[in-house]
Amino acid sequence: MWEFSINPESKTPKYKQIVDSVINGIEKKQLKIGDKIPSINAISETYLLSRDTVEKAYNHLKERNFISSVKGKGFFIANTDLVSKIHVCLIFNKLSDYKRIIYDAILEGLGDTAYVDLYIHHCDPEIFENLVNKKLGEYSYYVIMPNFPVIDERVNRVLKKIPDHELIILDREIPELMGNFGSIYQDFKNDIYEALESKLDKIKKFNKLNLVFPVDEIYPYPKEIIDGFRRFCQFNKFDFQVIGEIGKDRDIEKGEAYIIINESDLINLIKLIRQKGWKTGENIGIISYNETPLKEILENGISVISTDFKEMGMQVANMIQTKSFQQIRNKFSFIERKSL
Amino acid sequence: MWEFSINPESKTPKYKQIVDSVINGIEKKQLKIGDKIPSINAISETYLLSRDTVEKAYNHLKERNFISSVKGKGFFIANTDLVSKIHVCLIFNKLSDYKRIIYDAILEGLGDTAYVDLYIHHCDPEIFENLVNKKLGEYSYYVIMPNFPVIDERVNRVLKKIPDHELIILDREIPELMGNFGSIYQDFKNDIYEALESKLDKIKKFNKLNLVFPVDEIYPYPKEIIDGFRRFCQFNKFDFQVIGEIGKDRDIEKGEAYIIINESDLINLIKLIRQKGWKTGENIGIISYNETPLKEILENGISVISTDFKEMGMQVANMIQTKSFQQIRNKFSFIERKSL
DNA sequence: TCTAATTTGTGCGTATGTATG
DNA sequence: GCATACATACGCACAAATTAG
Repeated sequence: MWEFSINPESKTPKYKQIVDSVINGIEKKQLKIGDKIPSINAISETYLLSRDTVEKAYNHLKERNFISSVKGKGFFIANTDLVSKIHVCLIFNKLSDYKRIIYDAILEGLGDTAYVDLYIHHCDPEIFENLVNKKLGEYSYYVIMPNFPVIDERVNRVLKKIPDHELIILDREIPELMGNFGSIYQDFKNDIYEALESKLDKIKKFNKLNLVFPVDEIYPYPKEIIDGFRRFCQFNKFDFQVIGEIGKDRDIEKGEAYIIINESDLINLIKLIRQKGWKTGENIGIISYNETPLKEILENGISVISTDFKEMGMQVANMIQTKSFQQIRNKFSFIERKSL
Repeated sequence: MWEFSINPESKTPKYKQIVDSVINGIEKKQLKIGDKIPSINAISETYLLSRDTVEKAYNHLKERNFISSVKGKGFFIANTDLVSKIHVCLIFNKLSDYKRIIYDAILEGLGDTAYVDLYIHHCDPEIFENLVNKKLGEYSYYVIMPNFPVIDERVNRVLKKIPDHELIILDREIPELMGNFGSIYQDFKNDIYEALESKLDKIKKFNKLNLVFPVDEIYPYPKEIIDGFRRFCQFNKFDFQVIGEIGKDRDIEKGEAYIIINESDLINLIKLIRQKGWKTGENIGIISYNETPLKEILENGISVISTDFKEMGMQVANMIQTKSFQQIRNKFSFIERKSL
């Protein structure tokens, strides 16, 4: 039924040949869960290999959960699912509602054909390097959202360790990192510019635009958003301002519009509007950044400029399934509602 | 400065003694990042150990990211953070907004003293068992939210593999699993009963209570919620009903109140209310399950019965830091707003 | 119940290949 | 070219656990 195939002439180490042989047997369903595989002694005798070599191979298989061992009994196939599925290593900078949407979309897109493990680097290059070093080779694909405050030499070096045909970079472009890897990126600067431009007539009803851009040293938002916002305002001759947050005692004035990145700033602004007895969409315009379900019904509808995170996740799944590693710009759109 | 200490008489394997020796050196800050450690040959000669034994030890250290190797140069300390910090293995059933709050709270509570890795078992006992088997021994603490459709013998057996003083079970009680492990649980049945009881006067304004309890075979919600709801209604002689979802063409009637688990059902109900031109809180009562920030301002405030997920995460951090593994019932409360 | 055979887990000595400086 | 040092490989030995008889 199932046999090792060891080629003594091959350049690949023998212990790896054994490992591959077993995995191959599982892939071809010649080995099933619970099956006993030959003892170390048996293999080493019949295939004229050293005991240590076979043991090394079996240890590797055990570490990767393909086989289990019982002292005095033998080695047994522990898991057949693991090999028949694609393994995806997904690395985010942090968890957020939007990350979850991406994660769920990837899972849904890949269905039962894949395992997706999620890791978080917390924008710490140290953690990131350790992570990639440790996981390199264990997965078939690495989907990574870098989003470090600074993409430095170190991060690039780590990313370059991953073969192009296994790497998909999410969210941000990394121009310094050359290669033929996959990429599903947001063009933050042009995204916001184009989205605002598309509803220029609506926005013109307001005489000043405020961008509420949170200052976060550790998990920074892309500064390109500010660039795009500035360019739009200057090109269309809008009075504008970039502010860090909307506090509870902020002075707001009629006829101004706010583009709000953060949910907490959005909540504070709506509270302020209600305090004054004003009406969202008439006295104050609101454009919220990134869609969530509740924004559809909040204040009769909050207008949103948003990346399609579900689309992003589905693109990842699609890229993996078709193995067509391209550079794709992710959808970004203006969802018009009553608030502007 | 730093030396191996190998005891040939000791029962612990020699390769483990070497591993411990290096980790010990890092812990005592005798070994710093980038330091070169003696070559395999050097160790094997001076300490009269086999080359293979030393190599085995160094391989273990490499796998665990403590050292790195450069062919032809030697082995070097790669990381000093890893040993000085607590390692926490956090296993959720799935990702959700609430899980993220717990995760963030644990991280915040532990601060820089710990690494927290997040894994997801998708309510699949197979995945769960593989995960625990693989990670067992790698972490100092295991924080697990079982939430399987059925807690069967298999899951219990896996959980029992984890020493009590390393295990914290979240969210649900597992009566079958005896032991002195930590636990921060919700008492779903009594939680909802007591929360509703506390606002009985408000609820009495409505003549029928509907519990919208989603049917999800894979990621089931705890049925105890229904029990508690039923008990409250029967005890207080309310007309009541349990429904699976609020579709877009559902008939709603004035004077009824809804307890809603899901966000999408909440959105649909609010849309229906607006279609009819009714007023939330007057014609239809709404109690939403689990707090999110936007519920404070949605429809002038949605009343919420909610677990305090942040509290749950902070309890985990606290439990780990104080090493006082108790069984704690997590806070649950009624947040009264305009919608009921 | 005792024993012998089997098998994993650990340990030792040696040898060859290959990358680095 | 040469020494150093990791990576792989071979053969042997013994302890501990399991199984069959």
